[in-house]
Amino acid sequence: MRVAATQFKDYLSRNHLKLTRERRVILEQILSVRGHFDVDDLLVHLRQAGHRVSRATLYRTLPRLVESGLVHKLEMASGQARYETMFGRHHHDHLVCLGCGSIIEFESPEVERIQEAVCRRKRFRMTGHTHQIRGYCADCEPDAGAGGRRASGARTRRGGRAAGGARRGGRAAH
Amino acid sequence: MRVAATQFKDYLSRNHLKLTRERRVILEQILSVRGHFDVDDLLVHLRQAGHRVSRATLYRTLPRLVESGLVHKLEMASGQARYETMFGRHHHDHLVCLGCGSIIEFESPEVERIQEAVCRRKRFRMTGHTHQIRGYCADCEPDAGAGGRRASGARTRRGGRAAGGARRGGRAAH
DNA sequence: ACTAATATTGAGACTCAGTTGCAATTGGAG
DNA sequence: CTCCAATTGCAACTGAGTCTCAATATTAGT
Repeated sequence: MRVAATQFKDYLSRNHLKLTRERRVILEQILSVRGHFDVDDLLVHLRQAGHRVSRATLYRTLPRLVESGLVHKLEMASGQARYETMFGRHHHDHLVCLGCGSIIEFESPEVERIQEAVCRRKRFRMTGHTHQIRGYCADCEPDAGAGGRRASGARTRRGGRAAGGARRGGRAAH
Repeated sequence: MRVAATQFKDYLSRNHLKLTRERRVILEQILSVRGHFDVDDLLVHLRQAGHRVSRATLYRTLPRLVESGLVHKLEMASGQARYETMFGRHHHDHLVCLGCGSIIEFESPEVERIQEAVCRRKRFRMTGHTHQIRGYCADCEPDAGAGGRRASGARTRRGGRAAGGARRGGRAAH
């Protein structure tokens, strides 16, 4: 993990940015997370670990981490972004379950090749791409005859952040 | 275009929905549009054609059109949705220019095949997918030595809807 | 270590696209 | 023609994300 820290530090100094306590803490937290997470997950984990980092800082730091190459941002169809660590891993795309919200990864060098060919043909310089397959995972398949119990960890855009929410706290009157 | 209208009507009655004047007008407008559009484009066109349809109705109708199979929704990375008519066309994916916002289409049966294979392997039932390549089109290529004039029709999330906007703007009279 | 210059932070106001509650209206099946 | 479920417009509301600003912290240079 030391290497990742170094990579981030290098990125920062290359860009005349500072390595603050907040950034250090966020990086640390991210490296310790397995799988995909969104801003609120991260915030909750930070709080649980006893760190106070504002939402604004988190939103400002994530793009830095993305630029440094340590983290990848997934633009979900719902509009809510999710992130994943890219440290020590290589590119892949995602199957997103509409039932339980889980994300399954897949790799296809073949698709990558095709993409490049398409770009060449269209004289387009690719800087990034999104390739998501939406549907239902084996556990959530609604139609299936089996015992399709679903939505174990389901969290929809609305329902999600239930009680005790870290968010806003209620935009009470003003 | 008559066929499209029929397709929509069938969809509606199949679902106990009504063919209102608003829905008729929206459908008509959409069928007359070439290329990709967002909700505000559509609203502006409707207004120009002398039709008064509320934003809420537009937002409520588009999903119906998508479900009926006449329109396809593009979930843009920016978070702002765009739409395109699917009537008489078949599936394709997109190259999105970050410079001028233009959208170039591409087809790849090969990618489709790979997707299906992936889903089979992961025991995943696909209901839809998003495959977007982001980057710069030939006209916008920033680095290119040529005369890379850019952003002819650029419209970012923030800047976009300049003067005279139809939006919220004057939540004045109606 | 000290300092000046610059980047960063937290809070909360704000944006923007999209959604929703509600009372008034309107298709369309019978 | 009648009745009722579906629909509409409006305005208030959501939720994710951005921005402003005063206070604070990091770092390059000495």
